[in-house]
Amino acid sequence: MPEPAPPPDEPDREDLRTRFLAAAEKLVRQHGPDGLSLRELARAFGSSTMAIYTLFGGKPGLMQALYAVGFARLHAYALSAEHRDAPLRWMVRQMLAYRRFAFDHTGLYRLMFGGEKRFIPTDRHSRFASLTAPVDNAYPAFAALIDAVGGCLAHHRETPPDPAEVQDLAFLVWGQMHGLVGLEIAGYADPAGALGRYRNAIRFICTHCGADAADVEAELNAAP
Amino acid sequence: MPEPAPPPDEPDREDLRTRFLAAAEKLVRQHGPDGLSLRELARAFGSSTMAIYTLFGGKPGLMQALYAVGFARLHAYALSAEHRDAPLRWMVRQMLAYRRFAFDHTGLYRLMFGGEKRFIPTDRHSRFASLTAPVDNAYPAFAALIDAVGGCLAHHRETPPDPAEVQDLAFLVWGQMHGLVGLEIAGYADPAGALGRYRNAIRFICTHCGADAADVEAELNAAP
DNA sequence: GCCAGTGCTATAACACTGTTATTGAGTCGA
DNA sequence: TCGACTCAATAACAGTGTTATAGCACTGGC
Repeated sequence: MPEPAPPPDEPDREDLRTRFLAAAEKLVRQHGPDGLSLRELARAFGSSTMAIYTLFGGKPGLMQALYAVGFARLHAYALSAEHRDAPLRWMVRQMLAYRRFAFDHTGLYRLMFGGEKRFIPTDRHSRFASLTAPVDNAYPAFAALIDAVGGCLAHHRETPPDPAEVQDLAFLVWGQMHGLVGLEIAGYADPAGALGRYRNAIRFICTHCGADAADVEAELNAAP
Repeated sequence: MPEPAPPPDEPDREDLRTRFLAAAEKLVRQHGPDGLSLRELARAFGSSTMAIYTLFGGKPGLMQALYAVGFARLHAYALSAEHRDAPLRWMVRQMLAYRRFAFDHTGLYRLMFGGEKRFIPTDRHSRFASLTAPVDNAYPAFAALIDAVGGCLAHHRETPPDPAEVQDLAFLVWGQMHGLVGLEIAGYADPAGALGRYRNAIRFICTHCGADAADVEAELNAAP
């Protein structure tokens, strides 16, 4: 088969994808993940809906692409908190960054964690025990969390921690962060005290990892 | 104005509402909270969509009613775990019941905590500090959590705990439960180890409340 | 220069959705 | 019995995702 098709990944085509995704992200930010309309997106972009079909294959494809954009954003937040030389600082700032991401990009956050399974890519293959594939290659944001938790745990112990224990604890930390943030986004938390309770959770978890309470307090006060 | 309207809350009318809600709950269970269609509901019920409009005022009204049904269900789960004479058992079983509810009624759970604000009734008036009104009168499920956490905390201390501290801790517990369950529902958790990690979180939190680790283990083993 | 071939987009149509105006059947009280 | 009223069924409207059709632009070979 001579494959007469021209290269489908020309640079302008990829550029079109990113520009469509940027416009879609803005609409998701405005109207929520369920309020995104292909027709409105095409209208805002000045084209027809067919362009979305050729670029993404349909609305699920667009949503999956937005999903990947969201995790890339979350990964950037995690990277901005990286302090491999100061594990406690690393962990505190990463937990704070997680909450910041959720409220900077609430639409994406709800899309990523709303539980609409059809948006999650299905080709998963993970070498982690407690976390499924989004951690592995596609979305390295959660690997950063594992590294931070593992570093914090190793720093306050004599023997290196068991990787399985690190993964389970990291998942617990993730669950605590996601739970508080999710309840707040859903409207169940008093907005006034929400940040304070989140900082309480950071104190709670970091001391459980072996950190000194005064050190955690200092890191919380020093965090931007 | 003589108000010639007949009493709008006849018993058969209320019965119709509950039967509609049961059918809607079944559809939400099958197709998720976003997959509920008024036309499909009316078809399954053997009537027209107009009945839904006269009974609930529209789709948001139907969703709000389903929302209330969900919290009533959650409250029933919490009540089934009540052990006011054994606070640790109470807390352990309530946390387990929360997870059980989420997976027995995943559709309702996603509706309740998916973050679609228009489904949450807006007339809130709460006397709680950290939790907004769903706790107060409309949805007593979270008051049960506060009672359990407060009872567990009081049982392992000499001085009665500060109500504000109890509320904040209960919100932390809620956040931990919701986070783990939410991540699992969204598909991020390895299903095999999910229950084990949830039980780990119960150990984690109960010992933080002052309970003995061996007692927590015994309660976990004794729980149904 | 022309011509097939190919990829992409706009247009129009289809099957849905929630919502509403209209109409007709039924019921209750005077 | 008759008017008033409630309520549900029908049909229509605006919106959605998706698909078939057709036309445009652009390439490669002659």
